[in-house]
Amino acid sequence: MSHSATLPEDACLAAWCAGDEWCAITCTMDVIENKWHPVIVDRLLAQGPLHFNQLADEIGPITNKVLSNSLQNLEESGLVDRTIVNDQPVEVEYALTDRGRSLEPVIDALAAWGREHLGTADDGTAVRY
Amino acid sequence: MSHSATLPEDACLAAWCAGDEWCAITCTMDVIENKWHPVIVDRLLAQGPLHFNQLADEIGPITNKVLSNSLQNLEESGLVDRTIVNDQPVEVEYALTDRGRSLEPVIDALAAWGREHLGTADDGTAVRY
DNA sequence: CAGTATCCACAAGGATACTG
DNA sequence: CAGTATCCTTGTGGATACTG
Repeated sequence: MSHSATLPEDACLAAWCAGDEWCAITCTMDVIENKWHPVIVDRLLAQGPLHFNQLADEIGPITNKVLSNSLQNLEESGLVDRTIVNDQPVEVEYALTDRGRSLEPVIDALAAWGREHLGTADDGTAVRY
Repeated sequence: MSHSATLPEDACLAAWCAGDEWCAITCTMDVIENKWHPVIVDRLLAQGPLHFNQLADEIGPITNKVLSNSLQNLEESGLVDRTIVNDQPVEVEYALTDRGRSLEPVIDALAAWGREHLGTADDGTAVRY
């Protein structure tokens, strides 16, 4: 299932069509720049399909509303599929699409850089190298 | 020159110290999540050190204020060095630090994904695949 | 279980104009 | 050339409470 959506007012895409280079990056950022988007994709990459509350537990400090919004955004971007796997009680499964899985190198790069540049100082305080 | 700053109130770093995984990604996002940060780093990677207005021209639609803010953030994060190379007229050069250059794999991944998922439809309109 | 409904605060981005 | 100074709008995240 290929995802295709026209975004008429999107300056980034317009610039891309005009041949500008900078927009390839901002396009990707448009998709993942929300605070939790990359984390959600990361958890789905690592754990496979997850239910709403499983995601909430995996991710850490995220509220219902923000997780819900983020998942809707990811669905609209064609990165995540939402499937109702059971009624009564309602169970919903969130899984990456092929397009979502294609973000793996990006997520890996983000995670690798973060891991290399975070640490603990001698006095026990958190430090950014 | 090693960059090291304590960020006492930073929940991300606190969580890192507590052993949580999600924060490696959010830490990286904290550094580059601003709309133009990754583009600035990309241009400096591709072109080497640049002056203020050179950057503005390279990057595209960015206002003085936003570019100035972004550069200050990048400097505070230890990713960019600001050097005055001339008085009268004032000339300032922005260059990546080692830490800044270490973002290259991240930027490359962002750019590659964007390039693969942007394009032009048959009717000429911009399309996101 | 999987959300929605409000409300609030803050920060980032953009437009515009001005300066040493 | 390399910025700063305002002002404004919007979006995003967080807190809290409620629901089918």
